[in-house]
Amino acid sequence: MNISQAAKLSGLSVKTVRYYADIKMVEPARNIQSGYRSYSNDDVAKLNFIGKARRFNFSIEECRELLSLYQDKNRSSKEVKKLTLAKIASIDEKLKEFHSLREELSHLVNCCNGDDRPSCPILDELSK
Amino acid sequence: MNISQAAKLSGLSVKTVRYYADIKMVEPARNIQSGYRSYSNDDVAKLNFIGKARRFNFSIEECRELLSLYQDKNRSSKEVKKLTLAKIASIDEKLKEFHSLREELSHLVNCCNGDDRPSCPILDELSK
DNA sequence: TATAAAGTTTCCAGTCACTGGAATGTAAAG
DNA sequence: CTTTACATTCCAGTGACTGGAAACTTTATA
Repeated sequence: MNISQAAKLSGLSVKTVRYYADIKMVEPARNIQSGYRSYSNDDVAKLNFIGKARRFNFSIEECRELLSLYQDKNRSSKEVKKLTLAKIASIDEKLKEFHSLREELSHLVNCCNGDDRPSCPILDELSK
Repeated sequence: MNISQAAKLSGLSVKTVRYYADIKMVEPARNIQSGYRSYSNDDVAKLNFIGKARRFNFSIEECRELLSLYQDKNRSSKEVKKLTLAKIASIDEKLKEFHSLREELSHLVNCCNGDDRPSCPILDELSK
């Protein structure tokens, strides 16, 4: 199938699918006459896999790792679990960060009148 | 003072401070003889302000807005509060995203033996 | 005072994961 | 046969820096 069909089936944009070909993550066959990329069902499965992994916040490099594990029938689930646990840990960090950020900001908002006068504890805090 | 002193006082890197000058966010005076950037205490206060706002996850453009409010003695606190509330809302979105991501991943990890056998529910899920 | 070291300048390139757009070529539909 | 849709490559831009090179100034040391 052509690239737009592959894009549709995998839920990615044509640009993204082409990008994944450029960076040699999913390299489809080529139609010799037209030069068009020709995607197999297997290619689409890989695109799907990558799309999901990206949505799970895995980086492109991590996707590459997962993909090679995915394609290796003799891999151990230990490796995959390790990667995933590391990902969870990094998500936890981000959660912590954003949580304390939220706390601080909402504290400031609560102190701020939000009226037409210039006095503003938010700016005061920012300038300390 | 020179750039490295300003960087130290504001807790930013020299590269970052120079970058903020390049994008016309904090434009210091110049030593005519040497061409070196010459930072005033006021400049450092602005750098500090920006550093904090960035740590609060405000984008450069938002920092620019906040900075101009900060420098406008007649601004109303309403505007600042509005910006901050919007920032909180966007943080809430991110929190929600990461939270559900975390849930899904930890569910997968719990289903995975993590042993030396190839069977792996994480990859199974990713390939669905 | 000569030289070395530290600090600064500009400029260009790279990061990450795409996205947009132009110019051009091919395929399918009317 | 022409229009339209889809495809190709290549170049540039995003955000917010960061790294590095080459050249210059200032400061410290021998």
